[in-house]
Amino acid sequence: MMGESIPVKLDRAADESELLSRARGLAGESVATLAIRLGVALEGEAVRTKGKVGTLIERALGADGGCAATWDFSALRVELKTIPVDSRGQPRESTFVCAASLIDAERAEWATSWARAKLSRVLWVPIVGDSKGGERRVGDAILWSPSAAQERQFADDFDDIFGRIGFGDIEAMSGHVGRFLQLRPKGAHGRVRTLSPGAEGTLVAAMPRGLYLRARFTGAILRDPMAFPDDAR
Amino acid sequence: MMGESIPVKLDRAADESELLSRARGLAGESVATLAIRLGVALEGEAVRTKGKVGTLIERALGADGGCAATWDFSALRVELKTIPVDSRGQPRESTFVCAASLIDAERAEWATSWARAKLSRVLWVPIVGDSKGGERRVGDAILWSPSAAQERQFADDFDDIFGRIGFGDIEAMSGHVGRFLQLRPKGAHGRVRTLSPGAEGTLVAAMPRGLYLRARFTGAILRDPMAFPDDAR
DNA sequence: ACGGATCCATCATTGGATCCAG
DNA sequence: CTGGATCCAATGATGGATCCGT
Repeated sequence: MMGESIPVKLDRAADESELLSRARGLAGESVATLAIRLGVALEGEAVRTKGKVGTLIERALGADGGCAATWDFSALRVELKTIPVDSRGQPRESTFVCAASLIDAERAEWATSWARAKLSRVLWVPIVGDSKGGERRVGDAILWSPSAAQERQFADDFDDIFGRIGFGDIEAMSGHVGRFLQLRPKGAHGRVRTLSPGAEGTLVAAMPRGLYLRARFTGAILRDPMAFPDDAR
Repeated sequence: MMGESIPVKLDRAADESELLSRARGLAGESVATLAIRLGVALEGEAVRTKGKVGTLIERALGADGGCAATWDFSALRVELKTIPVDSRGQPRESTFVCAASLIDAERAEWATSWARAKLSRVLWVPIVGDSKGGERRVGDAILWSPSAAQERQFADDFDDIFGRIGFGDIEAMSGHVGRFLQLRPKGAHGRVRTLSPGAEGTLVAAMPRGLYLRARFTGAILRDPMAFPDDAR
């Protein structure tokens, strides 16, 4: 066996333009074909395969984050988001950003937040397909950073959301708060609980939440990265 | 199907004497037989079945702790420990008590420690068998609480151990410290790390540790619950 | 169509301890 | 013989998102 050379696969994009090229190279590919090529199982009911396509595209692009890293492409500080869109390019779902630490709500600041770090540079990979099991294909990826105006709105939404939580209003919170960002439940099922500020300095057990980008916002930036939709909610 | 009554199995000992009776009722039983009766798999190499007998006896006695409870029998505040002994009743191993939080070492106190809570009432169930795959049988269980003298020694050992950790000496710690209690590694493998105080207020990554009772101590109390072995180390 | 609820895989942690080299 | 190292199962978090009732 000595003397055989084992080919080393350097499967990591060196910079943003190489990453974007690779992502663009996937455009038009069928998701099913990609799954077979990478040896990933995608069959099964839709309800049992949430998240699988996201993982598939991560592998196809050589994401290295997986393990507690802040970004999917850690050296480039780029976050990968697959987004399901219809044939006209409209997102069919909102986009999960990150988990929200309810207990730290009072001290939370947009400037130092995990959400800001993740959203500072995002590779959006649309997955084109209409509802109900039709064929899905990879669309045209774009690399995006928030404009100054978008970022100011994120900061406002963030303060609005975490201000209310810190005030002890978690049970009164709803997904209606926030123009671009919103807070929604995030957990395996309804019995999961985490601690959150309650009335007058107490703590209450609440369903874990996550921050999400509204679908109208992501729809707008996919058409125009600088967009500032007036009615994202 | 209506009208059939489903027998409700109240499988929880109401008090200590009932628990002890049940444990005594297991005396002489073969571990292998018990495993078959309870539908628990015990076959396989010894190195792959660490801990299985402990779980088996928990089930046999109806322990309810399992899930983040401090004690195995939570309502009775009793901890169950199986202990492997040879034919003369000598323990073949030390006994794990609980994980040690290195990072909180400076603030740790015996009086309020998790270790003290667990050791305040222990149902010791000896598992009799010589080394190397011979038949193992359940021995005579005893219900034990530390004597005042034993508890003072625990407090001394505890202060000695956590004092050194808090001082930033984790890498200099060894299993030699402590007369009845000792600190030893506790983790899946050597790459696991947790944070610990380092020199001059810094933090260092260290192998997680656990508190253990020395085998000579447990051997002594199995013969005489009030024993105070001079040379437990 | 939107907000509340849920689903899977993977990794980390905890609780049950015993293995084994020196 | 014993202190350092390790093993398994079950549970909890985290990261990937989409489902689906109102």
